Amino acid sequence: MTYICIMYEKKLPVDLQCGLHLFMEVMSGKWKIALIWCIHLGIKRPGELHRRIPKASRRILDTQLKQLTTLGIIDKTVFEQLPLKVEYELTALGETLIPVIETTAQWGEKHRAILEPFFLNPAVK
Amino acid sequence: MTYICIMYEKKLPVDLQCGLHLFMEVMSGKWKIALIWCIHLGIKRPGELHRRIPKASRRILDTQLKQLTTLGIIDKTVFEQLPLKVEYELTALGETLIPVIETTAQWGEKHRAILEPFFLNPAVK
DNA sequence: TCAAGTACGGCTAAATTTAGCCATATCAGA
DNA sequence: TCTGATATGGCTAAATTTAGCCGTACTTGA
Repeated sequence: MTYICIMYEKKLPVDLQCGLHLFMEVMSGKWKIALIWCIHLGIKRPGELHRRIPKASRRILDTQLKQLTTLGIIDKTVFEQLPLKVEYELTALGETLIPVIETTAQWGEKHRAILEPFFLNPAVK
Repeated sequence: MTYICIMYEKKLPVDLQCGLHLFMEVMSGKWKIALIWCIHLGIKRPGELHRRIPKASRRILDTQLKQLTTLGIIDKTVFEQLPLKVEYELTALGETLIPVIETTAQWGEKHRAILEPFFLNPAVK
């Protein structure tokens, strides 16, 4: 079966020589980290995810959830009942991401004091 | 001293609750991983970096080198001689990134077989 | 003096991602 | 029957990042 994927069809080639590029391709997307982490914490339903991440529009959360599903990081279960009920959960592959995320998060926390000022006020040093 | 930073001045706020967001902010940029890794391997001069990463334009490499410098990941040394000579090297902060990069790269390599097809041929399953 | 090397900046267009609006359908409860 | 909750899609504009062109200045060597 052939179908149009929701991933933007890139006109410029992607480089994947190094494994970190693969990681970055998976994680890049403004809300993917938050989504993965919320699902890891047990927040499974799209409505509740949206309430937990209120700054993101419903639209972009859907888009990125779909991308993560396509990549095999999360699974989507549609309960065939009315009203519709949907749940997301991490796949086995998604679970392997958790310790890696923790490693990078620890790095970020450790150096937060140095890094944060540049992002909060990038125009002035 | 106040100066205009080369970072794009964002009109939408950035979220940094979690340390992983800090890591992602530092690493995001198409060529930053390659730049950090090359510098880690001892390739120090801008011209040689460009020859090692020929697919990137000189312009964008300069831009991302400057961003990494601003963030304190690399240091730039200008030798006051003519013709000009410039060298980059990792700062202490940049060095702390190496084991983290290795962790994420290992994750990517381990799952390359599953992930790669989605990026190489995203339009068809 | 011309080409080629060093390094750097301005500027604009293209590519890519994100935001935000409007609309669908079904169900439960007031 | 009106409101609000469930979940989802089409579409376009805005925001952001990357690519690519042209130009600067200095040096060395042919």
